[in-house]
Amino acid sequence: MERILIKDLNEKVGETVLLNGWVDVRRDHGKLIFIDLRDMSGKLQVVIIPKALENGEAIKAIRSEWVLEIEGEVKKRPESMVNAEDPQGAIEVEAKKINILNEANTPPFDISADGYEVGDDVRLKYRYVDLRRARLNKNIVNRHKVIKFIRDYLDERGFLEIETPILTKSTPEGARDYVVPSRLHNGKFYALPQSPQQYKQLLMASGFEKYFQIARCFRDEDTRGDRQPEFTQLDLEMSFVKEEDVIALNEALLINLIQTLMPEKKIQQIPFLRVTYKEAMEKYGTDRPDLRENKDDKNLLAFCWVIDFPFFEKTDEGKWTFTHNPFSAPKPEHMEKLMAKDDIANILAAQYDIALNGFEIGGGSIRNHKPEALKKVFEIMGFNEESITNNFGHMLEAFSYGIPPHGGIAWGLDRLVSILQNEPNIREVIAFPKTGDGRDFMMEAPSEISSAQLKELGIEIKKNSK
RNA sequence: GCGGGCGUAGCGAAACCUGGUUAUCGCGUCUCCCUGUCACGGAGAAGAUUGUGGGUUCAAAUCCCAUCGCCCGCGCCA
Repeated sequence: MERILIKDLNEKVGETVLLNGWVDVRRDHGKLIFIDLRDMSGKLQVVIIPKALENGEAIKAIRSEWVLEIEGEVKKRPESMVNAEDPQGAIEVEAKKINILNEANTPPFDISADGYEVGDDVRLKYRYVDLRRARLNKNIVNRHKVIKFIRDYLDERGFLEIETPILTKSTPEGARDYVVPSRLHNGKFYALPQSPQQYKQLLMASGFEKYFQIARCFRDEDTRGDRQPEFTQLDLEMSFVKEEDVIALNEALLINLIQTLMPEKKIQQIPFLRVTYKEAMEKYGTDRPDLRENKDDKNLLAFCWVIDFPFFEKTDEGKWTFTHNPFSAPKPEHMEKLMAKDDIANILAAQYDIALNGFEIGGGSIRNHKPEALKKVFEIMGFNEESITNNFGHMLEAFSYGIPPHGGIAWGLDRLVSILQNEPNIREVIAFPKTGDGRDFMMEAPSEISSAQLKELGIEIKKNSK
């Protein structure tokens, strides 16, 4: 007999079926035992009369989270026993044969609740159990749906998903890199990408024109409720486009995604409001304003584009640095200022961020595709000829072989999904997140490696050097 | 690096300010009873070095010092 999922049982009344799943709850009435069986599709009440089954004694021992195979008859419940709150509450399965596939220890915490009440350290140590709770299961399922929708939507519009390397090169500026020592080249290190920024621009040079990737990114900085050491971006880049084209595509994608997958959500304003950085700071005091008219409404989504960011700002040391991305283009009307390195503080970038309910969920720009103009950016930041060549020579060279004008965006996918799921922390929408200090309690990472591994890598550990 | 909060059974909490008999409660666990429950119910039981170390005191979960751990925020995050 072939296994059937619980969600498909409503049409099987009267038939004998084979179920697989976990014991969600057990209600033992002595000669009669009820088990709520849980599988990936739902829950169902199974009625067991131990005396009537071959292995009746063993069945009495069944507890929460045991894994079972049950053969039984699907029955319509008598009127008085229908549970109106349960989607499968009008039916039940009467067990004819039960095969205990695996026993289980008592779970370390109650998985029938939301989980907010349990300490994060315990939850993360037993993440595989934690993920069984309905809330997290729903988050992970909906995350999948969001990603699938994005993939299908972009595919239909001619985008290609292209993978870019995880082992890449450390870059100056920006966040701290996670580094990986090289065995074949002792003393040298790869860096994990902070974003696929450079690769996606090089793909534009390669003529792919429309690229996207569900891309894992790594930044070795302290975490927050909306920040993890590794996180996922929707990374996207297009050739021969202007600011308006990228904004329009992304806005349409977001609206379609929400209207299709989450019809209960209300988007406060379509088209999304656009404000300049200057307006945003003056009016709201932040570049990611929360514009919701009713902040208690869990289903209200207020998107907002923030545009016209200053290109440069002064660091504490008084040097110029970029506010968002060195590869951004200035607004077309400010290109002259950049080339002349004139009035630097007032050069605006063709940069656009998108905020949702007070969180930055994405940012992008039209890129600077003229090598001589890109060079000016690095000059303003105080890079000398040599360090420009060392750090960005490959980009400048690539740009000299015919790169089209291009621009793109990157969404913080974990953040977007956590807001859509009304979750206070992006951990809740990531299957295996890290702790507040970047550790994995379950795998016990990071961990020391063997002296043999270190020797091969040519690395010596200095003890107590914090 | 800085600031704030927290640490008491498997899980969640109370008692701490104002030291005092056997550290309380809920969930879970174990044993027994129960053929219509759905967070089943009933009877009983076990389970705690009060994060760790030290100090004050006749007496410390409680006061003091140190230390470790977790969470949130700031810095940081092209």
